[in-house]
Amino acid sequence: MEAPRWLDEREERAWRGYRRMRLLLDLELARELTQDAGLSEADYDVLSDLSETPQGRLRLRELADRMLWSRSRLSHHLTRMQQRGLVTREECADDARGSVVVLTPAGRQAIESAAPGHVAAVRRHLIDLLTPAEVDALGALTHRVVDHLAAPGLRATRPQPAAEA
Amino acid sequence: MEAPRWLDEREERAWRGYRRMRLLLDLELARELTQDAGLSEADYDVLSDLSETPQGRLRLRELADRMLWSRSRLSHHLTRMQQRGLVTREECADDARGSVVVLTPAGRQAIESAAPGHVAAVRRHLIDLLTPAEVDALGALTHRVVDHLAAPGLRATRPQPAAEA
DNA sequence: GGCAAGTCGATGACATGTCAACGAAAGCGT
DNA sequence: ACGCTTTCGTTGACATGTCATCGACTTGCC
Repeated sequence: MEAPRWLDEREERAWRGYRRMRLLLDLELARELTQDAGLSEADYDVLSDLSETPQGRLRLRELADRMLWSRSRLSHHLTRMQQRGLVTREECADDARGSVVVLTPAGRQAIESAAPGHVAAVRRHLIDLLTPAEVDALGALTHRVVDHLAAPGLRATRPQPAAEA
Repeated sequence: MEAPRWLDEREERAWRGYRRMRLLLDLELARELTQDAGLSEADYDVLSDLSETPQGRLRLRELADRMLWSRSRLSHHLTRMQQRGLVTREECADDARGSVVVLTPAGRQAIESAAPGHVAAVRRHLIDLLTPAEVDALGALTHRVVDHLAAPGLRATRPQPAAEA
C-alpha cells in the first residue's frame, strides 16, 4: 500500500491508449450510426439483442441481464423506444409482475437496415486495422478481464453484475 | 453494401469482449473511485491533467483539448467541481475571453490521495491480468486505432463541428 | 481605424443514466 | 393458509452529457 506500483512506460501507453480509443471509437461509431440509421448505440444494442431471439421478444429482466444494464435504465430507454415505435411492451403470461419486450416490424426493419453499415464501421475503424494475432489477443485479453470482474468476490454494494453463458 | 462482410467467430469474440470489458471495467473502476476517494472518473481525469502541469493551471480550452472533451462539457463539469472546492476559475491575462482553471489545495490533496488506489485498481483489474506481450499489443493496437480516427480526413478530430464541403 | 469572421467560454433546453423508493406479485417456510 | 422476503418493473428526483446559441473578445484584412 505504502509503495504504489505506478505504471511503467509500456503499461501507461496501453492504459492511455485504451482510454483514448474508447472515447474516439465510441464517438465515431455513434456518429455514423445516428447519421446513417437514426439510431443511438443503445438503441442498436437493444434491437440487436431482441432480433437475435426467434420471436423477437424477451422478458425485460432477461434483456437487462444480457445487456448488463440496470432494469431502471432499460425501462427508461424502452419507454423512449416505444414512443418511436421500435418496440412494444406486453404483459407476461406466466408472471403477472413482468412484462415482455417485443420487436415491432418497424424495429426489425430498423436493425436490419442498420446492421450492415454498422458492422462495416466496426471493421473500418477497428477490426480491419488489426492483425489476426491482435484480434485473437484482444479477444483473449478482454475475456480474461471480464471473467475476472464477473467472477471473484467483488460485488458488496451492487446486486447487479450477472454472469452469463 | 450489398455483401456485408460479417464478423467471423474470432472477430466477433474480440468485438464483444471489448464492449463487455468496457462496460464492466468502467463500472468497477468508477465504483471503487467513488467509494475510496469520493471522485468520479471525470473528476479524476480533470484533476489528473491539471496536476500534471507545473502550476496546476490550464486554459479551459487547453484542458478540453487534452481530454478530448467538448468545451461545453468541461465548462459544466468545472462548475460542479468548483462548487465542491476542487478547482477555481481565474481570468486569463493574455486573452480577456478566456479563463484559467486552477487546482485548489483541496483539489491537489484529492488527486494525490486518490491516485495510488486508482492505479492499484487499474493494475488489479486490467494490467496485472495481462502478459507483457499483451500489454504491448494493447498499446500498439489502441494507438493505431486512435491514429486512424484522429488522422484521416474524417471530419472532426474532436467533438467540434467541422465544416463540410 | 474599422469591419467581418473566428474563437472562447457560459448557458439553457433537452437527452440520457443513476439511485432510491415504491406497489404488485411470486416464492418460501411454517 | 399465512406472513416474511425477494423479485419485477416503474417512477421521480437528480447527475451528467449534448447541442445550439449567445455575448464578449481577438484576429485578419483592407
